[in-house]
This record gives sequence, structure tokens and C-alpha cells, in this order.
Amino acid sequence: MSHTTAEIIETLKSKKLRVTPQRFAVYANLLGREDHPTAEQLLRDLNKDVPTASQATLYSSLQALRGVGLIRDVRIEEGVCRYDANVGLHHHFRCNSCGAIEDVAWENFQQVGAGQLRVGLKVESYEVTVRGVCDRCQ
Amino acid sequence: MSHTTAEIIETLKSKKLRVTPQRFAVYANLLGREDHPTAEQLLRDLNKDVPTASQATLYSSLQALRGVGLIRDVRIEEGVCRYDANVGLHHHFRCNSCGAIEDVAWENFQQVGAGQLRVGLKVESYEVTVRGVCDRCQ
DNA sequence: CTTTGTGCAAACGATTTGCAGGATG
DNA sequence: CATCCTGCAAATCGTTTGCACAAAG
Repeated sequence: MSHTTAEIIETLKSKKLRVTPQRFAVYANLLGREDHPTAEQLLRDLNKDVPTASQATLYSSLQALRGVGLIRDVRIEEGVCRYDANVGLHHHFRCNSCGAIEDVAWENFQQVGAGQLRVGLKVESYEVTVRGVCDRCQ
Repeated sequence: MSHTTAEIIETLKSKKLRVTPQRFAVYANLLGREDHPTAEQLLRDLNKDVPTASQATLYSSLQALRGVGLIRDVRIEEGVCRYDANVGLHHHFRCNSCGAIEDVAWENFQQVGAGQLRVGLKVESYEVTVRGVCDRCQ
């Protein structure tokens, strides 16, 4: 799951996105972490690479990346939006104690049937949000 | 599932909430509907009963009701918060076309196992959000 | 009469937008 | 060089808060 600079640039280009230092930094950062940072955390990191980068740039990079499907956003908490470079099928677990959010393998909920809802509803997708206490907090 | 004025007042009192016209109106409104209105919609309705009621009052009523468990909030969409007087266990379905949100019986996802996640996670609750197209929109 | 709620307006915090100058392909 | 991106500041939008007055029990 390691990504070289060249690979990241290639990915961005393949999605027809211009490769700017800001955009590269945001995407590389997201690819390299397992947690699901907020915009605030991402901006702090981005500013280590590009000190002059503004929120507007961060948000526009996130929008561009999301627009081509390279990242998704995770809305588990009130008010804030978190970001995730893992765009494969998976659900989320949020620790009620420390707030950490981790991925849950899709197969663990595979048995959720899509045809079981009331007649007339065409199910296109679903997501399971699990809440509890993680091992570190117990 | 019909609620009389007296019953609603009784419910509020049993939760040690003072019964004000504003609070009553908000709760009665939520009890009487199946959809999941936003604060904006609730305020519009509230102002039909109490024209002088402000947003601050609406939000404080909602907070009070939520605090004693009479309502819950539903966060399915970006930015807005929706409210639901159905506090029993259930999941939600959101139509990707018209945005309507309806309840999904808990049993339809009963088979979602709570002990199936990775070792170390203590699951306390989970919710399933289903997205698709409702019958009216098809 | 004590406590809690209301209503106004101002404050907030996350995200968005307008726009002039700058970088990318 | 045409297009798209950046960065600044100001704007937006849902929700929250401070505070003086009013209502509930």
C-alpha cells in the first residue's frame, strides 16, 4: 500500500488533474495515513510542505480529488467532514471515547441484504456506521 | 400512533420538561409526521402556531427534547441536521433523487452481527444508511 | 417567587466564493 | 499562451450564545 511520488503524479494525471504542489501534498498525505483527518488537520500538514497554502486551496484540492473519485468524505461526526483516500467498499467504526475512526472490512457486513427493504425502494448503496469503544480506550 | 394534546403534555412532564407553547408545538409537529424535517422546516411550522418564535427557541426546544430522549437527530445529508420523533431502533433510507428520508425497520438488518468486527472493538451501536431511489422517483 | 424558557441580535465554525495574479501543460 | 489553480478576504449557512424580559410551576 506504499505509493511513490511518481505513482501519485501518474494517478493525478490519469484523472486529468493538474499536478500542483498543493494538490500533490494533500493527496499524498491522505494516501499515507490510516486515520480520517479533518480539513483542519490536513491544512496543518499541508502548510508544512506549502506554508502559504490557504484553506480555500485545501478545500478546492479536496473537491477536485473527490470529483474524480480519488478520495471520499466521511461524515460520522457532527459538523466536521473527514477525508479518506480509501475509496474501496468499506464501513466505519467510530470510538465513542477517543473519536478515532477506523475502517471496517466490507465482508463483515456482507450479509446485509439489499433486496430486503420494502417493495418499491431501489437500493443503490448502503453504509454501516458502527460506534463503540476501541481497544486503546477500554 | 396518534397522540392527543393531553398525552403529549403528559409525556413532556414525565420527562421533567416545562410545557411551553413553543416546545409543545415542536414536539407535536414531529410526532405527527413521518418524514424527517430540518430545523428550517420545523421553524416554518412552529411560526404558524407561534409567529414570534425564533430560531434560538426552536434549537433550544430541540436540544431539550433530544436531551431527554424524546427525539433524535438524523445526519444523512451534508450540512443539515434532520429530526425524528421515532426514537426506537431503526435505520434510514434516503432517496438519491428527491432527498426524502424514510425509516427502515430494524429487523431488515438484524443479521448485521455485532461481534464480527476485529478483535478489540466493543460495539455499542450501529446504524445502516441506505441510499437509492424511492418508488415515487422511479 | 424561583427557576427555566423565550426572543432578539450578535457570535461561531466549517465550508464556499469572487477575483486578481500565478503556475501548469 | 490558454487554461486552470492559488491565495487572500469576504461571504454563506446552519447552529449556538449572551442577555434582558417573560412565563411556568
